[in-house]
Amino acid sequence: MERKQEVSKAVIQRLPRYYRNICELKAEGVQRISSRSLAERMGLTASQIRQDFNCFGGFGQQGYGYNIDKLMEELGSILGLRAGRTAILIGAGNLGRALLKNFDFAASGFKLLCAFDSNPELKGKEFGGHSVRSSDDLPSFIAAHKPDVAVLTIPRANAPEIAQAVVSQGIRGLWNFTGEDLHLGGLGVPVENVHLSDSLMTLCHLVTIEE
Amino acid sequence: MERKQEVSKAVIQRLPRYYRNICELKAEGVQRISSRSLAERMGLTASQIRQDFNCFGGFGQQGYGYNIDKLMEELGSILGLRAGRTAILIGAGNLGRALLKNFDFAASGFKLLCAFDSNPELKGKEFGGHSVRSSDDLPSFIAAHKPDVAVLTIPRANAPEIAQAVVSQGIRGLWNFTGEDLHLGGLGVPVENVHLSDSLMTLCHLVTIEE
DNA sequence: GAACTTTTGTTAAAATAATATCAATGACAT
DNA sequence: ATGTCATTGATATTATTTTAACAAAAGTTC
Repeated sequence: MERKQEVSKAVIQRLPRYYRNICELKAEGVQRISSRSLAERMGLTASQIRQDFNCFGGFGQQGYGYNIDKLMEELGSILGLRAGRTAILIGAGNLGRALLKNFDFAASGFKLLCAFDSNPELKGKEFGGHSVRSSDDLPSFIAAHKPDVAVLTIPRANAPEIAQAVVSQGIRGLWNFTGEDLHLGGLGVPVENVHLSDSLMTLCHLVTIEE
Repeated sequence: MERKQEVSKAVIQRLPRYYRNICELKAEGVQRISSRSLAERMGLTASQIRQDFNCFGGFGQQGYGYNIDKLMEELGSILGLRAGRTAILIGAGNLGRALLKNFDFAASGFKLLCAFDSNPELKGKEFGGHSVRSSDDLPSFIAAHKPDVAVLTIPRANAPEIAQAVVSQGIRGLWNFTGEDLHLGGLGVPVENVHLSDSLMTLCHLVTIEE
């Protein structure tokens, strides 16, 4: 739990978007880009981009700009995408299965090992190439394979208890879809609480004030 | 497109979370709450909560706090949840169907009218009580029913074109799951770009720096 | 290779956001 | 009624974030 420099949360939340855009540029065959062009493309200011990148040490070149390959490598490394992290999914209901079938975990730096569910009927089934195991096996699996993070797609009521349990067993991060805001930052366990409804309510508000 | 007061984006993005917590408190039978208790519950400062609420005119009472019912009513009204907005979903693939089957649109202020897909095999099918229509009927449906927003769960490559099309036909907001960042704010059409992967990448980073 | 252009990294300034403070107000108990 | 306590709304302060400015470094052209 060492922290070299305290980078602001605002910057960190922009990193994935930078990474996405750089990946796209690479796919388009672009080899270098200036902060100005990238700013234009992304709807930001060039100044902000340069300052953001410099939080992690300058990887641009004066008079030239940023090399796409290098930038992608650096951003990927900062995000930890190359670290070979592993994940498990807990709760193979509708939402869990939708993620298993559709979501590209690898693109976000994770190998999804398998899923767990308490419903015995799901045991042994596969979704998107990921098998479902019994929740009973969860503690021993975590002990044996030491997955980094758990994806929580269980019912909301169970969220605090199960979160607590898996963290005590060694899980080091939570991607939480339960609707319950979990806060285990005090334990040094980051949580990303996903609330799709927040985004839609925000849209509702924005549509309303545009009228 | 009238804007009475310019409320900062930071405040607006906190509103859904406030609303969620107030709903929970109501469900718990709580009738009033002080900014201090709410701050404690949500992990914010009391000062911030009071200032946020006061952006929309004070609806608290000195020495008493905030009445839960009134607060819920006010926040709901600010978010526009009572306006009876309508939505359509475009693209009934895996992700689209997962939303149709699982997502509670009403809780975010929308009535989902129906879904559209270009695949003729899906025509007439129902998911989560919502029927799928042919994409051919999209323009006439929009003209007839004037839905407020479109949920885009189409393939990424089609996103810009279809977004442009439905907006020109009268759609006033987009909930965009395509992975393509859309920016139609210049036209006064708000867009919420949903990128689940961003959230997971952020988690990857946070887990990495905790090491 | 010298002049000129581009573009970064850095520092400074401006704008925005969060927090602390406190008088004023109303609830509550006696 | 009256005094005490709690709590807001508003203002002031502090912190953070964003933007602007510019010298220094590297590319480019002739």
